[in-house]
Parts: sequence; C-alpha cells; structure tokens
Amino acid sequence: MPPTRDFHAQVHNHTACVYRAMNAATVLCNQRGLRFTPIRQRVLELVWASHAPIAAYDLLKTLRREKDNAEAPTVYRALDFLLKHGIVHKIESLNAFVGCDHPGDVHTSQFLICTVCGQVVEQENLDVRSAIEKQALRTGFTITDQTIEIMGRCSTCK
Amino acid sequence: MPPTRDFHAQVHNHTACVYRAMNAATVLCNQRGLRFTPIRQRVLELVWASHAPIAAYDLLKTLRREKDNAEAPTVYRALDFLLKHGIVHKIESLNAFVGCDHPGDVHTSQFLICTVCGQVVEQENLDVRSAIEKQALRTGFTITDQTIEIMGRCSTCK
DNA sequence: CATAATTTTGTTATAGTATAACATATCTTT
DNA sequence: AAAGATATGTTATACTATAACAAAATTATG
Repeated sequence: MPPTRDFHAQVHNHTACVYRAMNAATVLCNQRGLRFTPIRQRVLELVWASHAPIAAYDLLKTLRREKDNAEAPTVYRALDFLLKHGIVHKIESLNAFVGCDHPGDVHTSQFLICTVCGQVVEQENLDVRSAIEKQALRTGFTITDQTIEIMGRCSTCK
Repeated sequence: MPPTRDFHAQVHNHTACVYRAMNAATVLCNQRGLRFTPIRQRVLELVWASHAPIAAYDLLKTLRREKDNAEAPTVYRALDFLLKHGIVHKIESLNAFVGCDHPGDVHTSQFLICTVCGQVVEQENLDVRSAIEKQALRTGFTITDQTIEIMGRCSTCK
C-alpha cells in the first residue's frame, strides 16, 4: 500500500494505517540509530488514532489515562522528536499534529484539510513545488522550509 | 507605488509604507461602510511598525503605553476586524500578524518569510495558485482558504 | 429628536498552547 | 564500573486566544 494521497472513507481498515505507520517509524529509527522509546511510540500511536490532526493537550489527556504522571513536556518532547525526524507533521493553522505515512522521504508537502470531517491528506505535488521554487528564485529567496495548508471540503463532505 | 512584491532594504522610507497602508485601509472601510475606529487604526499602525510580523501581545504592550486600560480583547478584536477585511494577515507558523498592502483585492497569497531579518513579503503567484487548484481538483477537493508560508533567507540576508 | 437596535469597547476571568529549568533516571560508551 | 550522553520527571511559568457580561457609542427608525 503506497502513501495515502487521497482522503480515506469514513470507515476503513484503520488498524492497517496505524500498523503501517508504526512500522515505518520503527524502521526509520533503527536505520538512523534513534531511540524509539515507549513514550514516543505511544504518542505516535495516539497521533495515528485518526487521519485528523490532534492537539497536544488532547494527546496528553489520553496519555494520562494510562500514565498518571504524564505532563505537558512529556507529550511535547515526544512530538518534538517525531517532528524533527519527519514522523509527524504540525498543522500550523490548527496547532495540531498529524502522522506522516512516508517518513524519511524528502518533504515539500501540501496538506489538504477538510473542515467538515477534519481529515487531512498529505500530498507532494511537483508542479506546486516547482512553481514556489521558481517564484522564490525570482525574488532571490532561499527556501529552508514550507507550510502549505489548504482548507476546504473533501469529495465526501462536499 | 505598487504593492510590495519584494523585500525592502533594511533602511527605506517606511513612513511612506505606513501612510500608503493607512490610506488604503481608510478607503476600503469607506467604500464598504466599515467603522475604522481609532483603536483599529492604531492597531493597524502598530502592525505596520515594520515589515516583520508582530505578535498580538507585543502590540498590546505598545498599545498600553498610550492606553492604560488596553487588554487582550482590545487588540484581538481589532485584529479580528482587520483580518476579516483582509487589511492584515496572520502568519500561522509564527502566530503573528503583518499588514497587507493591497487590501480589498482577491487573495491567494504566498508569504516569503526571512528568518534572519524577519521581514515578510506577500506575493500572489498565479502558477502557484493554479498548481494548487489543479491538484485540489484532482482530489475532488473544494478550496475555501489557503495558508502558504515559505521560510528562508531573503537576498540581503543570504 | 428620542428611543430602540446594533455595534463597539471595557473588564474580568479563563481556556488553550508551549517552553524553561533543574532533578532524576536510563542508556551508551569506554 | 564509571563517565558521558540522552531521556524522562516535575514544577513553574510564559505565551496565545476567547468567553461572558457590562457599559458606552453609533446607527437606524418612528
């Protein structure tokens, strides 16, 4: 199964999504000698609870049910780790986090965010990318990072 | 002087930028029958203190020097008004606000943000726009809003 | 022009997002 | 086994944003 480039049906075999994501993260951490600790694993699983972005304090709320001494830094540190290695992404316009289903790849992603069902899809369109790069070049601007978040309605929710 | 599509020199006649922005906002509010109250005017001036985005509480800090009963809602309400009518923009990845120098126009802007000098330039590139629209269409997605923020270094700071 | 309706501002409180700082524990290397 | 590095625990606090209700100012209406 390739990376998700389209919205999921409301009902789908989500266990497979989580499994695939956890696996990809495990492989990536092994390859890079990173410590994929229980907390980091658990936070990633919680991020993958759905295809909708989740806020840090919502993660914390859930985490606390199974780990009573969990505090904000617990979850933010895990998120920082996952973000740093491209295992999750932050949706800036929502202050929320979503799993990446192809960590390790080069990333200049665009996020399509359905404001009805909340689902997010991560896409990597080369035309978008090159149009932005061309425009930056024209301005003499060197890109280091991009935030591209497109809000709207997915085909199901239209 | 057309809308700014390029970074400003560190030193430039910024008074002219502010003047132009205040003027454009005044015209727009008159045309639309909006109440461009003293608070809203002042907040807009403060946003235009530079071409770098400014945080709401930094605006508040300044506002308080001249208006001792200013509180968070004072500045957020003014910002909400200015945002709603496209007179300022929010940079989501910075939680900060920047003036728009061509309010009233259609907006599908991209922001180039220099992480060294802090300046932001708002651009409207049609290739970027159409590439995104095409990709959305392909996914059956209807766009309502966009956040496109490109971080990097401007030609001066490179 | 008086008063009703609407909009804006004042004010207090609180919700939501994120990090600093330092102590302790765990893991890795030597 | 000790030293060094990394991760987690813990407390406190900074930063971002909005809810809710009262008062004032503006605009619309009879």
